Amino acid sequence: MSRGQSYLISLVRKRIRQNPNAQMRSLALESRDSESKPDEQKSAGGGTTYTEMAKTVSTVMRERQRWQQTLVSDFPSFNFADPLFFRELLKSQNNVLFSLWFFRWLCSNYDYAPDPASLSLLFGALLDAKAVKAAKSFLDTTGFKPEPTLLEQYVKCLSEDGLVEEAIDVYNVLKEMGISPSIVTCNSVLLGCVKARKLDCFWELHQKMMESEVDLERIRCLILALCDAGEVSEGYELLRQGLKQGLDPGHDVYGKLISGFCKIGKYSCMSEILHTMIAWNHFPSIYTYQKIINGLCKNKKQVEAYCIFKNLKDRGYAPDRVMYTTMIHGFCEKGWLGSARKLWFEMIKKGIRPNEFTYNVMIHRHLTRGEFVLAGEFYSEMLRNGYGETTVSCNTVITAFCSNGKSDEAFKFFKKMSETGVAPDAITYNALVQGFCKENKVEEGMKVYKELKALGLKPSGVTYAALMRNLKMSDSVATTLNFQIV
DNA sequence: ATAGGGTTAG
Repeated sequence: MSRGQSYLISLVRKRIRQNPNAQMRSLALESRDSESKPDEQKSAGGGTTYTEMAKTVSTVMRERQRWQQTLVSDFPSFNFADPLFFRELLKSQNNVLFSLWFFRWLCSNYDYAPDPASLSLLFGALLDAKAVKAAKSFLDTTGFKPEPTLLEQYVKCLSEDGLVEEAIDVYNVLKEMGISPSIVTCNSVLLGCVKARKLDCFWELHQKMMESEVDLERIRCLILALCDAGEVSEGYELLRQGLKQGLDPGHDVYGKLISGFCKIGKYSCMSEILHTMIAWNHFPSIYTYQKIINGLCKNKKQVEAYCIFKNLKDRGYAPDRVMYTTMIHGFCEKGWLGSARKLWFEMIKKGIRPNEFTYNVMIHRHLTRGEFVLAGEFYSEMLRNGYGETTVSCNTVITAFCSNGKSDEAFKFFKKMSETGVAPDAITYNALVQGFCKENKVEEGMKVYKELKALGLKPSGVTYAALMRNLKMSDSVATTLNFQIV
């Protein structure tokens, strides 16, 4: 036995000890088991072909728990370690994990030096089966160095399986070998980085890959990554460049750019992309339109938003509850309560029931107008219709009380939350502290503030400032409480 | 083929 072989076998054995899963345990036990099985006395004589033998071994492995024992006792003279036989077995077994098991058995029981061809075949079969973890441990235990084509496939599998760091390592190994990985391989790594949100790795790799050809998949992947990184304008530039060459990245990419621009408040770009996607025969979904309408409203362009909303209805789109809520909210924010109410009744007439989101929009609006009674009517109607109180609905009421000098009522409402089992959050506590501070109720404010801290919540800058202002005004309280604030 | 998207402070 050569040095390499014995090293290999000791590696395999070490792995068995370290990683005693059920299969491995049985393998380790079997090899020490001396008891023989008397059945299946058919011997593999000289006439048996490798193909037939491979079929037999496949069956034995499938059907017998102690297949190793059976093989040894039934075919004492057969050379299982012949590379040609292993090739046959791989072909007829059609289950790479079984073949791997057989391979490991060979390694631990025979004077077996796996030939490069068998190693390649087995590794390739593992990759074809997307058995990435098994492929990885195969390389670790055998020390096998696959050829570049297989390594590229390995990179792709690792990326698709989310093992991006490993994928990049192998990619770098290829580069060190002087190989330029194919576009498909490059893109799969880039896409893996995007999906794993590892944008640093993405940019580093992309920079290095610049010299290779840019294709449609690369553009797709770059735009998605740029949007995730908040560099939406760069993504848009790339879209334009691609379109100039006739490369259309597809429906989803436009949607991603639209939400990206919506998030950073660049609404003109958002509309441009909407028109571009229509020009390229991609029909925006109701989801995309909702984003557009929401973006326009956030940009105080309610008139334009409503234009699109009305247009959609004329073209046969049926706005759903979210769409209505978005538009009603837009009108409320402008203070156009009449238009909001009109839409409210229109949606009900169409059989769409307002839900906790829709109700909260109306409740919030009435509260900020100081119309507590009207708000209360909506609130109880919401409860009657089966939408229970939520943290948001309670926060809406509490913040309204607090900013209207009714901190005691806010606090009463807050106390009721724990009775009904609605969890307060940072907004609840921050609003209460600010409400108390506004009315110079320092002690109450501090009490709630302490509870906020005790719960591990974060006081906002505004809350902190309000509290400091209050403490400065009453020096005596400050001396006793100041140290607790920070 | 389906979901996604909408509400609360400052």
